[in-house]
Amino acid sequence: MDSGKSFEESLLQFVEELKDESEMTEKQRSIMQAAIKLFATKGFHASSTAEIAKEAGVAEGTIFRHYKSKKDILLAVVAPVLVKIAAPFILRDVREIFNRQKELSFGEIIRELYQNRLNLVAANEKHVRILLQEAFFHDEIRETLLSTVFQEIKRLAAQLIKDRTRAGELRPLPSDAVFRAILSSMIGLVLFKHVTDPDEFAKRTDEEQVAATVDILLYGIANRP
Amino acid sequence: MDSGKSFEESLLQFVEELKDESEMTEKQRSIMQAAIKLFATKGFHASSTAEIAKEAGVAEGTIFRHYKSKKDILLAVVAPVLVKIAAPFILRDVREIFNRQKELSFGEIIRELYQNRLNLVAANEKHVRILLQEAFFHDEIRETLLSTVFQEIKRLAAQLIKDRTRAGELRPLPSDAVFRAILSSMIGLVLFKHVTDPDEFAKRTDEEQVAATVDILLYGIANRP
DNA sequence: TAGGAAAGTGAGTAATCACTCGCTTTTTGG
DNA sequence: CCAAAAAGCGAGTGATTACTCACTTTCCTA
Repeated sequence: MDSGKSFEESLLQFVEELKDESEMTEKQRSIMQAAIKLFATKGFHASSTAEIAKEAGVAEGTIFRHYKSKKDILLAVVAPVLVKIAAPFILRDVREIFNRQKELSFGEIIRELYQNRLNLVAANEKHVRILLQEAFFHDEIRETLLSTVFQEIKRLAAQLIKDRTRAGELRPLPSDAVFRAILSSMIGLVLFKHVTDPDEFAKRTDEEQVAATVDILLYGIANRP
Repeated sequence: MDSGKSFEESLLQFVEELKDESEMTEKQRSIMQAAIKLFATKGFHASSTAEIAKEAGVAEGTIFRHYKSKKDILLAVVAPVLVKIAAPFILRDVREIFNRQKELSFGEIIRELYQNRLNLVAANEKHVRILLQEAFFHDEIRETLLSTVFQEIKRLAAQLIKDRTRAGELRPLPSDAVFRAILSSMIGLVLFKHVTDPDEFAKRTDEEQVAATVDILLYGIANRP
């Protein structure tokens, strides 16, 4: 590894060099599709290049015509999600929602945020799956994810929490605990919908689930004494 | 696979047959240790039996003297966590805490629960890591985890929520959303402490973080209008 | 439409994989 | 104290791995 550049820098460069989908060959697109399918279901290490080739209906050599190694395939799948979707796209919506502070109440902001995140995950389920799976093992991916996306969201949220607390809309509470509560509820929504309890979750619409969650986040589950 | 028995049943039998640590050979113990270390850092598929043998200071043949396949090593690591720790141990504490209903307020119950969970994860960090990683890929493990631990916790919580709502201690809310809120906050605590933001989290003690989290769960983050 | 570049192929390669087996060493119980 | 059983060993197995390369086909453009 060249220690001159950080993973983030080389990732950014890597994405720059990535062709976008329009100028891909048909074969190349089917390689990507096959890789996404296999990585999402079996994981990176358990998927062989032979399998990917077969699933894509392509000779194994063709894969290495476009990607110089197997890890390069993973990066080609993960990097755009990380840099193009996760970072700007995710953050763009979040920024937009947060910036409409003046028009919206805190509850409305959070409601929009949650709904938006649920939609985003639903639309990119496999990519999210791969990203999280590989973040478990690959320190580089995990740290990039944390240092870009998480830190930025945290910064944005901190500002919002500070403003709204000062305005008397929020209770005076440790701001890290408030941030954690907001994020936990969001993670809980995604987790219950997609992993732990999809059937139970689907008994009511996403909008209803979001509304109930925001209500609890704002006012808690207890009756006041 | 023999379709006569469910994975849970064979898992139970498997654990029955497992020697406990006291009657393991020294070599066998170091194989387990090496496997836990490697699986936790690199994942199951990325760790080779040659590596495990080397890390354990043991011939490769010795591994297969004790475990008939590589997957058997994983099960020997995961199964006791799943059946001995996750199921009875986890649930024992949860039951105990929940059953002291008469003495404790709802807030106290949740506070004890969260503290207990934080301690449990801290004490079994690597095992939890492996369990979650492999639950991603192996349907069997994920479904066992969900159908035993999750469903039982859900059942216990549903009863508690019902009682306390009827007693007027909790607001009348959809009980699945309340359950999700309780679990989300717990997951958030563990996640922030161990994965996303350990430095920030450690600025205050576990007890203080738990207290703030329970306060927010009960009364929300908003000022009442 | 000629010709060079890019895309695609699949047999071949060295390395590594999980696992076996014949062997030696250690432990155990009568 | 001895014999059988258990534990330990490491070279060796065929299968599979990621990857290469000489070759053919397709595409682009001058």
